Amino acid sequence: MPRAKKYNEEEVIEKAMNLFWRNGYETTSMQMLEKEMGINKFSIYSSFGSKNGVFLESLKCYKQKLNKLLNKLKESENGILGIKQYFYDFIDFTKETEFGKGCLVTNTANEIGEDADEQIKDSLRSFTEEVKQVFSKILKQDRTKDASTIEQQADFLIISMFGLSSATRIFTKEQLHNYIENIFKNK
Amino acid sequence: MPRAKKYNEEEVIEKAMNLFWRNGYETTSMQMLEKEMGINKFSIYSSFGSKNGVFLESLKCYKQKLNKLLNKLKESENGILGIKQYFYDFIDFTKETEFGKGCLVTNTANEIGEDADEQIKDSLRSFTEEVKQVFSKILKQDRTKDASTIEQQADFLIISMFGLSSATRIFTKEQLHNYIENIFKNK
DNA sequence: TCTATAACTAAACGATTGTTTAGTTATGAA
DNA sequence: TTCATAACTAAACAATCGTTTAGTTATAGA
Repeated sequence: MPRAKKYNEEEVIEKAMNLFWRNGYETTSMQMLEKEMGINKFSIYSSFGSKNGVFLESLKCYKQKLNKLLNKLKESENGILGIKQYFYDFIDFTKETEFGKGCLVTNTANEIGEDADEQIKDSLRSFTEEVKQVFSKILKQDRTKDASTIEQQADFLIISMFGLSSATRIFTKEQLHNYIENIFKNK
Repeated sequence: MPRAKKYNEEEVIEKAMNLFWRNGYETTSMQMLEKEMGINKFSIYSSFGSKNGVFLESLKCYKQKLNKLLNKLKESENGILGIKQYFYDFIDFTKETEFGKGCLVTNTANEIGEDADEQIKDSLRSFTEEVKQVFSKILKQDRTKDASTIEQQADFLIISMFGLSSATRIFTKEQLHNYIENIFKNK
């Protein structure tokens, strides 16, 4: 039997994810990944196959992190106020410094063109759909709403999240908080 | 005196702008620009200095196009309903096909990292500020609102525009219209 | 202790990146 | 008609891109 890997794949992917998160897909080079992940190119390729492979795993890693916020929301019984809290949690999650990194999924959706890699596009679509399902489930706690109202409100919340993600990059926390308060006014 | 240019700088920049709009800054290469603009690399460099130069001019070109919608809004006397119409106009402007290109300014803001080119970041910031000023001016048509309310509502509308821009990429026109109706509910 | 195996290092791969340069061609003023 | 000038073509630039390969090292099982 040969020697064991010196690195942990989950650990190095988290580092890669942070790099993609800060700089986007195209700007992030294999050279930067090598440095940030702390392993040789060969190791990267033997573990993840390609730059695209590293990115797809990074997206998974990002989703896992965001799932912590989503799970908290899923367990919430505060209806729409739980979603409001999710918006606040999202700001803390994406805006550690003055320059917010936004949501990696939203960033990527905005960066790529129509003829980008299909696996990446699928990954973005499926995650957007997942979040929408969570929102829908919470909204259904209010039994007075019909299906089409739920659908519309879930879409509204998803698109508001897109806006919030972009806004973290240039707006202050106070402005972001005001935005949330406006979204959930009278709620 | 030497010979005159065979191409018109405004015309070729519009073509470049469309390429950046579809594919983003990093994905768009000089080779692609050469082909799309229909002129030699030398001509591109003698006219615009660098890829960054081409992009900065493309941003100006994009702003001019968007200004047509903004000018219509500026002349509007319908208050917030004029802004609502601007949102609808924006959808027609950015979503010609099923895959919406979004707003070039928003796309770029989401693509670039913190240490991106300062001129580009300035250009994005200034345009965002310009649009916000137009929104503020319209909102001031309602004399009952105080300054801080105006400020908050203008921020709200800008961030909603960010969301709309991202949403054009994956949502249907019907969904986008529903979003707008939700934004301007009871208005 | 020996050995098969895979993780490792480091160099190089061809292709493409943005940019520049040398040489040619066209043209408006003299 | 001549000629200085700059727009043009096309090739090459160094650097970097994502990826691969050859050679070395470490190690678990025999």
